[in-house]
Amino acid sequence: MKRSNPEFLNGVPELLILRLLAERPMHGYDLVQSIRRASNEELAFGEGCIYPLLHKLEASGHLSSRREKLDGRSRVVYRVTARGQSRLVETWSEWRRVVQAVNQAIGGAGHACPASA
Amino acid sequence: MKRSNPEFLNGVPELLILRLLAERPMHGYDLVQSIRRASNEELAFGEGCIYPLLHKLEASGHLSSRREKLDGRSRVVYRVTARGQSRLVETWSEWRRVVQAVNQAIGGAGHACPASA
DNA sequence: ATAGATACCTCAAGGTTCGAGGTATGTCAA
DNA sequence: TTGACATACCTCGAACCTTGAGGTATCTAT
Repeated sequence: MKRSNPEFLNGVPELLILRLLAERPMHGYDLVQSIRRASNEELAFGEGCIYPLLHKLEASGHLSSRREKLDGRSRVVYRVTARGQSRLVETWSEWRRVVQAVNQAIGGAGHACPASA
Repeated sequence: MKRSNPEFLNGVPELLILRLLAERPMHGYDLVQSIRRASNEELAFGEGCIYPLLHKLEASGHLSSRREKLDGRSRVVYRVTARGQSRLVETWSEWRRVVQAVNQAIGGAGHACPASA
């Protein structure tokens, strides 16, 4: 049951976009699907989230794009800029910092574990 | 540099509140400080975030509260209800699911690691 | 009475993702 | 040629969350 502004997902699309595009340039539609595949179908972000983010990241100089023709289809392919690489480093570090801190706080609070999902 | 709606923190205050209160009942002010301590000063949420959340969780039946007098001071002490325990299980599971999925997507995308912070 | 510490409260602002609704461009079948 | 379908892209209002600012209340000590 999803809701707007879901738990724990803030900033995740941006991190994943930067990470996956650092691996290889892709167009928007492919990116949506790659995120799903890369997370074993656990994470799925709609186009309504991904495209505005791609535009935003391009406007801020973290991504660059070019319309390319591949297999008879026209696509807008995005690549990470040097600035985007720096942003990836920051974001990835922040992710790890938060995860570590939360797990520390949860684990450090005692020994009880919730039942597995 | 903090900003409203910061990265990766959505839902974290609620998870930590439930977890720490499940460990022992506390008043709001103590909770703010306990979260900071439990995370080795890595996470800090202002009262402006914690109190409205405590009120919201109490309104929804996840927490109960009682004004108590301790050491000459009056405090509102919160406890987790059975309903709140269930919510903790859900939230904790969701946290673990998201962390696992993101790490899978990030790690699975290739072998490059960002420089350590 | 005032200062300081402890304890609690409220709210506007800014930003994010969801989901809905749409457009555009190719291929293929009828 | 037209329509269906798949691929590809776009926009926007709604809902929601945390930040940070500004405040109130209650205690002790001077």
